[in-house]
Amino acid sequence: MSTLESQTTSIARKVTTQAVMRTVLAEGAISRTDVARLTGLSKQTVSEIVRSLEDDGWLKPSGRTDGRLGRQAITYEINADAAHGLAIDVGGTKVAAAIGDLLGNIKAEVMLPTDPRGGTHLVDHLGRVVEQLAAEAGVALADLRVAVLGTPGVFDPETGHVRIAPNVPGLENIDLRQLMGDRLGCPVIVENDVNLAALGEQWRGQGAELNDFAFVALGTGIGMGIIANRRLVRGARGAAGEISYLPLGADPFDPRNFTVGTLEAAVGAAAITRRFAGYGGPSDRTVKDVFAALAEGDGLAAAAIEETARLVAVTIASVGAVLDPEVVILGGSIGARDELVAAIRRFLPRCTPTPPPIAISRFGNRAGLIGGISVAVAHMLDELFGIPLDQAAPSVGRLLAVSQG
Amino acid sequence: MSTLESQTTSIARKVTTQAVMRTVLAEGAISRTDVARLTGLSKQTVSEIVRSLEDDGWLKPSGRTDGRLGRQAITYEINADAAHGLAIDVGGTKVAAAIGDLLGNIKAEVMLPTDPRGGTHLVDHLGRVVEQLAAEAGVALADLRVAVLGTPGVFDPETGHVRIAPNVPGLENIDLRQLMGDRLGCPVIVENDVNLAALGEQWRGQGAELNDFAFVALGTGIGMGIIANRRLVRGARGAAGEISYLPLGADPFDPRNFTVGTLEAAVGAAAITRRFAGYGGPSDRTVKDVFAALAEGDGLAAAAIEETARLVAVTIASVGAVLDPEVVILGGSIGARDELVAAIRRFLPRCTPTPPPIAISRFGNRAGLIGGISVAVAHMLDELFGIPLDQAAPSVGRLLAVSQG
DNA sequence: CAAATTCGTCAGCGTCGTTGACAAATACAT
DNA sequence: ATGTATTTGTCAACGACGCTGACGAATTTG
Repeated sequence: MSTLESQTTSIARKVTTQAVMRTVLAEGAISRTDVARLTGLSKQTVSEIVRSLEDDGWLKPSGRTDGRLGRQAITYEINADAAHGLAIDVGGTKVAAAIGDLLGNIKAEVMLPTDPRGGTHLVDHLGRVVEQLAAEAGVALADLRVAVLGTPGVFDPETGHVRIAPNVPGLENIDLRQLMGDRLGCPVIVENDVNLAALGEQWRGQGAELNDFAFVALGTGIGMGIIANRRLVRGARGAAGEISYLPLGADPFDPRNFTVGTLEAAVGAAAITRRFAGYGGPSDRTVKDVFAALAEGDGLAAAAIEETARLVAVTIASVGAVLDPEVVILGGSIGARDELVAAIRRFLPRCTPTPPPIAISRFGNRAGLIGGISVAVAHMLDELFGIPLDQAAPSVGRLLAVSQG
Repeated sequence: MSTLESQTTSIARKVTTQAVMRTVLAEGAISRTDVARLTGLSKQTVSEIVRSLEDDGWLKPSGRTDGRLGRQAITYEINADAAHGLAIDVGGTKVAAAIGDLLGNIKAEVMLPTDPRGGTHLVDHLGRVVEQLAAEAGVALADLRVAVLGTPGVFDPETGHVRIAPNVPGLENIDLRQLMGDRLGCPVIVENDVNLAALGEQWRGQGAELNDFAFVALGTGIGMGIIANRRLVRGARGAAGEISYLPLGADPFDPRNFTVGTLEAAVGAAAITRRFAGYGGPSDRTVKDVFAALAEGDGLAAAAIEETARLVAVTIASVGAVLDPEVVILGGSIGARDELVAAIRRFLPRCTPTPPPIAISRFGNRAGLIGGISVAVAHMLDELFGIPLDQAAPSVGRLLAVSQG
């Protein structure tokens, strides 16, 4: 049985079954009577539906109620092992992969160096990694229902190609979705890595419960994932949040800034080391070195980092003016550093009357992977039960509550 | 009968009735057989539902099919007169108001000077205007189901007050929604005027069929309405699109720019006349005068306007980098001027590698009013039939098509 | 142990939507 | 003009769904 419905299920049964699933999903272990109360359905109907869902393996008994008066009830919960999904985060230096169940519990996870040859070699490598991961998680490869792939750059759904991914060689010339789909034998969703990180923070991180926030990743480059009205904003061509092209930090009318991105040239990792050297520091230092020097009280390092913080503050002010986010979450190898964040927090109120609160990514370099798992879960729930993840249970409650009056 | 359901309507009947309404809404005049085909329901069921909807006044026969083989069918369509809504656009100098029916057809419309005393005087004035408008439209005031009020500034749903509305006196200190609601006796929705303009363009203007675009209003000040994923983006505090605070055009760290908005001081109407005077032109000219001088080949006027165009181009580049809109629609008394738009179109490709297309508002100074009508229609459809306007008919088609398999 | 309470199932019933048949209406071919 | 194919619209019968009320089972409270 691949999806919820058998052949002769009526639409009414489907709607009520979805309502039951949503309720169990939202409440966790719950008795049938409580499901009936919450959905407005009768005990009888709920019992029938739960029985059928249990027969099909989507629900399972999980225990009994206690502490309440009267007879104990059997509680039911989602059978998380009924489906599994895969997430892969492909970075310039490392790939991370994880397999999660229907509730997003991670069953196995690895992080490895990226195959430097890129392109189809990368696909092969990922294929082997996933096979091993599946074995470790105790899931047959054929049982994976969806794979979510996070990559730098802009994914074009029309061609299946990734555009503008300078850090991963050979990614732009292959139909990544097609190749990975063939290799894994399941649908593949490709998404920008920073967008996935934003979704990860939305799912179980700093953005949980928020309708509107932005995730700014600061590392080799700078990028942003936008959540507005609880949904990811991709823009018309999937390039929303590509703030490396913001006209800040350099003359926007200088055509040299077209290739790198006006802002990226000013706040990226290279900019910090360049600036450090420009102020008179050694020219062979990495960003990590500069931060180490800052910790030891080096004034040049402080100046180099302050300058970046100042520009990031103006960037956040710009984003704040456009989007009015509830919070801006900082992530990435540089963006999540306390010293930088502290400096940004100092600058921000000085360049905008309404500075958005700043938070540090909860998941660090795993945010993209977590976000990938969340997308996989959302895809599975939608496929299996027709439940959009962003349509939380409360709305269902209302829908059905109306039907009683 | 205030809403769709009678007391004993089951949830199944409600769902199918909604599906029928959505189909008629999307298709216009349509026969019952075609509704059955599109929804996947049986002819019999559709006939029953249409009969009941006709009895309740929501649908009406509209003609007969022809040109097809076989017996002619009676077509049905929405009875647009079954409900009416009101839109009011309150500006600093003028107020516009319109009454529209369930399909958004405008039955009566006026534009008048804003009561300069503001505050409760404004409410009184609007009340009288609406009474006259209702009489003109042939709608009893008590039959208005919703009023949509567009105002400058940021509306706070918690308090019912409008914040930061410098152009309309006394608007910030009254509970506008409450007062208008009491006066009109129907629910009142208050929304930023530029957001409404964006919704207007989305409904039947330059943004129709687009998932992601931005509406930039340039006049006394500068503001933006954002549509992303087909939905209006308001932000956490309703201040999304308040781009007057973008750190462009002046030193963002200069605290003087906090009150006016860094950008607004550089591109607003006052900036054009100030710049014109600064370049050596007469200091008592209005924006209209400056544009007139430009038309006569005045170099000073050209320079003043070019400078604004340059800054607006950078602004649009910023917005483009953040949101990746499919198009940026320009509106407002200044923003919609051809000469300015032409200059902006020249500058834009020089400051960003991915310049979004520029369009000129289709509705001009009526955009906010049209948007208000669209919100009123959406509200009525949702209230009466549970149909969110942004959830178009296609998705319903899919839902029901599945139920057949 | 008795009373109160809650859980879970059974039987009966009404509503909803579908199916198949059939009369009515219309276009097209001859 | 006439007959045939096609489409519309309604009727009756039927099955699926969900609700109600009743009742036994299980558990807490006094």
